[in-house]
Amino acid sequence: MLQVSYIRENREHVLERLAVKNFKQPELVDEVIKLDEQRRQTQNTLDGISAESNAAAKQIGELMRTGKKEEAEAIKSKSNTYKEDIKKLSEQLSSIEQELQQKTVLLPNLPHVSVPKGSTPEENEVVLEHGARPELPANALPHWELAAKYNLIDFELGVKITGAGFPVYKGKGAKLQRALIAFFLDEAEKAGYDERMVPHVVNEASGFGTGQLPDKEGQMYHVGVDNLYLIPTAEVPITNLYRDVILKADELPVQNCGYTPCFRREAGSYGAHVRGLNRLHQFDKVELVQVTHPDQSYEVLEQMSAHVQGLLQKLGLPYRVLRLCGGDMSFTAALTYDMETWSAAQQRWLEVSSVSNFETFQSNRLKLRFRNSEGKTQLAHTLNGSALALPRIVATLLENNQTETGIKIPEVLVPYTKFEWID
RNA sequence: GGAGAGGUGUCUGAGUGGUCGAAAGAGCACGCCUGGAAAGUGUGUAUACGCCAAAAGUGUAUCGAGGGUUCGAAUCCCUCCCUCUCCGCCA
Repeated sequence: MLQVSYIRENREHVLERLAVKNFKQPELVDEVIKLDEQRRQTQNTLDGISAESNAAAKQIGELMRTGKKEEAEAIKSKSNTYKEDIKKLSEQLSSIEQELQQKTVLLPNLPHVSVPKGSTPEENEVVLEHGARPELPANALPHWELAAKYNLIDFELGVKITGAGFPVYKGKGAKLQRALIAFFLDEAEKAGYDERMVPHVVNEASGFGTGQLPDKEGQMYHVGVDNLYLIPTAEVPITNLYRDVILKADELPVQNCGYTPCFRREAGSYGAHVRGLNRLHQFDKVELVQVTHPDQSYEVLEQMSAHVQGLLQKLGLPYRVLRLCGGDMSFTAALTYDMETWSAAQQRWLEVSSVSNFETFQSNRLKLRFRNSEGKTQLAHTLNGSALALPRIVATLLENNQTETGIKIPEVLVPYTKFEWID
């Protein structure tokens, strides 16, 4: 959520940035400014009357104590008139505040200056491409066929016990999952991240804090009886660890990592591109979260991007890095890098990580602050990134490393899998 | 699920209608003391919003949340949420 005071003082800039994001309702900006004006005016009047009312109450107390009952009664009747005004004004104020909040929440984050204009994925900027795309033999198989051939993943069983998009991993397939999770967590720890193991369901306040609610309600599984949501990413519980927190300056940056399964309804996305592991309702992911000083967040974003790229390099996967254009970025992000691996059998790029700086967009909702050098509270910046999401990594590994005799496990993973080949 | 107790500042904890944004202690910060440290000692130590060009200052709100009684509520009443203890169930 953008800060209303910022919108008020930087109207032109806000409008200009929202245009980069292809925001369709720029008129909301002026509505917000107008409501804020009303809010301040109303509060001003209310505060004045409250002050008078408080003074009168105090005076009555004084008179009662000194036994001047008659005088006290006189003021009492006067005080009663304040009461009505106060009630009316505070109702007015809270309805203005509510409306202001409802409108402000509809404004997406402002894109960073480096974000390219554009509205479709084709307009994303390719920052770099790394590693050669492997040449596969003519009879190379897509990962879902490899998974079946080597008995690694059973999609049908998942359908039977749950539904489409909930695969069952078996044998070496299951071990590969565990190996990747452990590898990613170890690498994160080496890079200075402190691990968190968190709940996989969250309450409404947490969903709001990171921006999933009320916007993307339909993307999450909702547990109706308890009004809880299955997490779509570890970003939600881990970032919310710092909701309503004021950090000391020397506690920054906060660096956390964590593994969780992720649950996404993915309503309406079916077809050839979601075959196999390409798009699931439940998948595993190791997530990085950082809370930083505003001056450092972009430097940290680059570090996180470098960390993710390091993982892909160690796994020997060809990849590219995209800087998302305004229209393709999420509602909450100011700048996002997507990492995609080249899936050799499918002949296409698969998104395996998304690293974003949210600046103060989340922290304003979370009330996540730190005490700056002047001793004042200030909103911190939040960032997060997948490091990494497993299914598409597995898909690429299986496809790119297939040979006539089996699938070669990357060397860095062997200490975790305890086997070198899937055959 | 049944029965009971309770939610106050960073923490412990006092406060049952007015002088309470809130005693006291601990912690923390800064200063004094010291060769240095400990001890001792002094001062300070919530957040948000408004007014003000800004600072200083000042107004308002906040003692789990929301509503009510009252001139006045941390304190009384109602509703909800949460935590703890005991019982039941149980990895």
